[in-house]
Amino acid sequence: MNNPCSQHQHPHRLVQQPLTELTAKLRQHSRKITGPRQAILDVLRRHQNPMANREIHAALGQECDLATVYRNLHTLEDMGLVRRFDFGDGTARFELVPEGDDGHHHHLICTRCSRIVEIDECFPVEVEQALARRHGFTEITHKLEFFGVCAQCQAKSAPAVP
Amino acid sequence: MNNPCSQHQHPHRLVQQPLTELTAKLRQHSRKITGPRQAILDVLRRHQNPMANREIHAALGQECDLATVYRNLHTLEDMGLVRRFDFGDGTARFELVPEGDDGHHHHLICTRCSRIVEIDECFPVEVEQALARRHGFTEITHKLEFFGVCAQCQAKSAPAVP
DNA sequence: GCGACGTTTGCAACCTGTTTGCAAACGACT
DNA sequence: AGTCGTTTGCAAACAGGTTGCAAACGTCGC
Repeated sequence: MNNPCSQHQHPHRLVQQPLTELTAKLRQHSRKITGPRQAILDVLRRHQNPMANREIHAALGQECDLATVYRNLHTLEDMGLVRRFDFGDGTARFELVPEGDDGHHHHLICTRCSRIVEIDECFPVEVEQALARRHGFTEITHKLEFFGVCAQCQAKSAPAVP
Repeated sequence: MNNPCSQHQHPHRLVQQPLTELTAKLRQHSRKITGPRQAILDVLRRHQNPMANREIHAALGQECDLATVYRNLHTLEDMGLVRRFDFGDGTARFELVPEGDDGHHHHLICTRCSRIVEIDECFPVEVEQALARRHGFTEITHKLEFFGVCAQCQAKSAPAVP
């Protein structure tokens, strides 16, 4: 692969810091540490908000194929290094799972400009479990996202008061 | 259009019961009462659970084109006669909005067999509004769906105890 | 009833996000 | 260095959904 890391960056990247948890998890699944893999994680590390496959691919430059991005996000998701979000626009988005964190959280998304805010509020566990019990379900989880119009967008559309 | 209603069913369908609210709303939007339109609403009326475009089209037989189903579900959604749901599998599903009802509710979906249960629990309004205020958002809404394994599917996968 | 006019339909082509088959390239281990 | 399973790029395939267009239809005024 045409991995720019070995050309433009520290040549010993393979034995650098991210190795700690990454290699461990990769080994666990008999997966390999590859250029694209690291590059994708780097991109996610540098971004605050969930990113789409296309965005990650773009941020990577021509470093690897879009199909590779898709495939890697699947494997990283399976390994629990990355979390998938679905904002209902038909595009999956991914976030890095912070080390040793269950990291469960939700988002508030502006329906005008797509600004994304991370939210700590969550659906009450007791209610969720009662609900599961009542319907005989187990292994219960939920998806929860909030939508609205952010302050900026409200300002933009507010009529000028003379 | 090849509308089987006029062949196989009551020929006076156009002046039947659903007209009440339907015609009113359609007129409001200067929309017409067409065969496919009614047929789609009939199908939804007969089904308890949210249906995908494809399913509705299939239930309709060759009564109308799939593109027509898509277009009509959009218009019906715009008019508030139908509500769209997104269970994260990349397929939109639709439910009839009960007459004169805000009908806001959520679902519990079995991740094995896709069984769907309608749920009344909802995210606490006060918390939602506090959240909106804190982040300067207005017009706040949410999407919330629960996933789990239903009783039947648990039974199937449970090891037989001798 | 009948015609005019805007709406809706079927059809086929298209778009976008995502997946897949395959041969070549690569990473880890001996 | 050699081996073997994993990963990659590429191009083609999918799937859900959308769209342009001409023909068919529903509504409304006469």
